[in-house]
Amino acid sequence: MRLLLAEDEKELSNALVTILKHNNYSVDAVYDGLEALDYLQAENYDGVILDIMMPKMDGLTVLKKLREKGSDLPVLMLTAKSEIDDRVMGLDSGADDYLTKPFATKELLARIRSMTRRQAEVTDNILRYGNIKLDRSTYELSAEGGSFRLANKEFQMMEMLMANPKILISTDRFMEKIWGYDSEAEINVVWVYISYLRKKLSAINASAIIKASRGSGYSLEEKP
Amino acid sequence: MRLLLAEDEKELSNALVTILKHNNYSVDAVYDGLEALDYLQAENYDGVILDIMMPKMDGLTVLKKLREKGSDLPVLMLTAKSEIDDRVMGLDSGADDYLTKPFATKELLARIRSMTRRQAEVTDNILRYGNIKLDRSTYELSAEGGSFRLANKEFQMMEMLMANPKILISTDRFMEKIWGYDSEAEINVVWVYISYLRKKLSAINASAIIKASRGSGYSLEEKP
DNA sequence: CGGAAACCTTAAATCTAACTTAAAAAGGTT
DNA sequence: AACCTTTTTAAGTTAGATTTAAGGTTTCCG
Repeated sequence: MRLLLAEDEKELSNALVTILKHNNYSVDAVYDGLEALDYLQAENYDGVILDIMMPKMDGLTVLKKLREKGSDLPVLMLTAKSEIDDRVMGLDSGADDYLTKPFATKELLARIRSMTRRQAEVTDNILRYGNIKLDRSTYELSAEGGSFRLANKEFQMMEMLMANPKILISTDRFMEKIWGYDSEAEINVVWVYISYLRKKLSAINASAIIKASRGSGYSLEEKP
Repeated sequence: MRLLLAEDEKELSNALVTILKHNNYSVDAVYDGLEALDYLQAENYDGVILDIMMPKMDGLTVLKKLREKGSDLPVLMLTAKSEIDDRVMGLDSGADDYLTKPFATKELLARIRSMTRRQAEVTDNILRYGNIKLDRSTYELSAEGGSFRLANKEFQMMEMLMANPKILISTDRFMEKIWGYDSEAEINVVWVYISYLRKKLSAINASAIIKASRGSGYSLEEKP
């Protein structure tokens, strides 16, 4: 699940990123409204957390512009003041939910879950390609020959591959989406996980393989 | 059974929370209408007790907004004045029941039971999975090898697992559903209860196990 | 052909969520 | 007040996930 966090208070932002990553979200953090809009345009997220008070462009304007473009991305607004005006404006302007600072971590997580639940239900919960299935709710990868419960990182990589079959995904893109922009991890880990996944795919007799394209990345393909 | 209590008189609120918790409800208390709406957004409750007279937003408005969102959550209204007008307004606006202050504890409990009965009836009173049974009225967990009368928290955890067999339930979700948002308890308690339940399951020779999926949660599964 | 870059594989090291137990604390009962 | 049950805390342990490291293999290009 990919989230964008737009919050200008660096300290809070960092704390939130840590918490969210801990809970298996892939998070990109931005620090002003314009940046937020930028990121929202280019990338595809499953939800956004928008602070209302931000430099360059406030959260409400970002939200308005986002909705004007016809996006129905779930949006959770954060507001420092518990003023009615802010709240009502937030809801009227198309936010799905709001939360007033300060808030408990638990509550934030609950809100995010509830906000993205609808989406999770809509987007098919089981990815298929050839004879393999990947269950997004149980992390189960299965085919004729059996099944495996994938670990977290394994699952995220497999999900990216299966959501975009036959599409090339570069090592950098894996790193960026799963480990995050500022990760210290060696590029090597991607290779390691590709190796693990291949082993599992062949163990369950999958009709698909992960093909490497030297210099450009990996893609999920029909077995030749 | 999770309830939200919205009542601005602190003393009354505290008393009610105590009573309700005594009667095995998980209760979150809020002290004004906006907060109530806030908490209700997460859709996590089995019923709400709403005082009509509250700061920031009165109970009737909260109710109206709740119904506008399409929620059919059972609502019990509290009103200080025994005026018919208030009552009628309450029922018209979609409340399931009302109670005028002051009221007897017994009556409150009866009303809550009746309010949530429909919900309780729909759900079967005995949960089954494999060779194990969980009786919702006696808290009895049984299988070939014997039976245990579960304690409250144990029961609630087991109930969540058995109501959603094979589905992953995260530690946070347990906390949220059973302990409530603002609980101070360590995440550790969940592990402790999982451990207790496992011990009991194996003692009665259950055909099911509680499987942990590191980083994502627990699920009830067929014993391999 | 030779060598360098890219990729692969495995095993070992590390890290941390999950487990277990015991005991304290809280609450209720006799 | 002694006793019992339930809930929570605390602390030491285990095991699975992740990362590192190191030695292979393949592909490309001069």
